[in-house]
Amino acid sequence: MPDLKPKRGRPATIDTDAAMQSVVELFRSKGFDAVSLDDLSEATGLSRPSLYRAFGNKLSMYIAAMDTFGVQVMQNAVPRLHATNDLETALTDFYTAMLSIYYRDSQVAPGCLVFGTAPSSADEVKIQSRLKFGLEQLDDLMRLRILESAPNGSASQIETAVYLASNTLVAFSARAKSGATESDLVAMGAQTAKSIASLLKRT
Amino acid sequence: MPDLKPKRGRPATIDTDAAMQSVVELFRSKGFDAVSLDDLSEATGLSRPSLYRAFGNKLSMYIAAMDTFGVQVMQNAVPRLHATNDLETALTDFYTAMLSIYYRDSQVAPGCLVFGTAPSSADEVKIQSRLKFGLEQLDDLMRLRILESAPNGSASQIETAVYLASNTLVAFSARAKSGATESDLVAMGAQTAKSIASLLKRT
DNA sequence: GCAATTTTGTACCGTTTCGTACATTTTTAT
DNA sequence: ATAAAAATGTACGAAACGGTACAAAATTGC
Repeated sequence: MPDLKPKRGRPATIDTDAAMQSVVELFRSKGFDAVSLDDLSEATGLSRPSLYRAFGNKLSMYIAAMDTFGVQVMQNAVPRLHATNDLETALTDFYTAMLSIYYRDSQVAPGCLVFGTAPSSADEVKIQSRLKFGLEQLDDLMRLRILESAPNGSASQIETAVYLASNTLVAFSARAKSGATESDLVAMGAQTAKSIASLLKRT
Repeated sequence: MPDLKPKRGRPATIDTDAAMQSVVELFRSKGFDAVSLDDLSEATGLSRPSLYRAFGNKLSMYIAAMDTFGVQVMQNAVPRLHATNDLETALTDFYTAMLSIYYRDSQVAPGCLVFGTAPSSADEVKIQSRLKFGLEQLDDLMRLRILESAPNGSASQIETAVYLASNTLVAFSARAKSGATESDLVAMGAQTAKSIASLLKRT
């Protein structure tokens, strides 16, 4: 909703959405602590005071970046979970989509902002709670999708499958940063998906 | 091998092993970038120049800490993998031992130095290569143990089980930092172990 | 045109950072 | 004793850090 009321004063020339995208990219490739305000200023093209006016201090910029990253995951990868009835295919496609976010067409993966960089800065309570939220959300998404394909599974069976599916994605963020190739992890995701699906078939 | 040749000069009064342990604790709870040399100095009780003489600069301290942490894992947790013939029990005990390292009797988990903090500092090539080494080593250990219990499994079946087992541990480092309780993750490890074992039984 | 209003970057502040030069202390060798 | 050798901490420097005051710029209302 831009320019509802054409106010007085100097018009804004800053593209906050584009700036936030640069913030996300910087934070997820270097983590919270290794990024300086000067780095952010250079990456966004905004002066430091402009960054403050747009996003607040460094911590709130990182928090906002986590939210933005989460929205992108919700838009680009999560729909793959429900694009097909076949659980194996759905999980495989979801992993593949997540990995294309983690790698972003780059040889050197910027990785996952939430699972890759938040753990080492989780001393900060706000960061920890977002990390916790991200994990809970992932578990919920997996549980929802798995229940869809295995409504008659036992509770413990379902829960085990949920953990296997979630933990695989979380581990991908570390593996991507370690230098593994995208295709290696895509293959790993496909094998895992197959294994989880077969685990649920035999009740 | 201490004091092979009683040299000249002032004798050393510094306990480098105890100091390195403090370095490990600091780095794994705050990550590489958020720890300052003053923090390390205060935690170890050594002056900054003493730290330099003993361990080199901040990066080499972190690298050395990764190695020390790896040795501790090898000594305290890995033996559990081969303490029993039953794969499910072995994996469960291994996860439990790893989690007792990750939590170190503390309510707020210091976590895993390698899988928890290295990913966000993996821009540094030395850190990335150690992270890669840690993951390869974990996969190798899992492969070795699983082959022990399922020598006749198909290659792809074995490999899938290896990935499930490794990725679960890697994800634990993020979950521990998110505030999950140790007992929650111990239960999760036991369920995963059971699932992996049953997956291999049905060839 | 002129005042009010909003956006923006320059310039600055105090603190913290990593790293080191150097003097001091404590030992051995003669 | 005295010199050589090794270990250690004080004190310093240059740079980078997060954050902000404030003046300049660009618009609208009158």
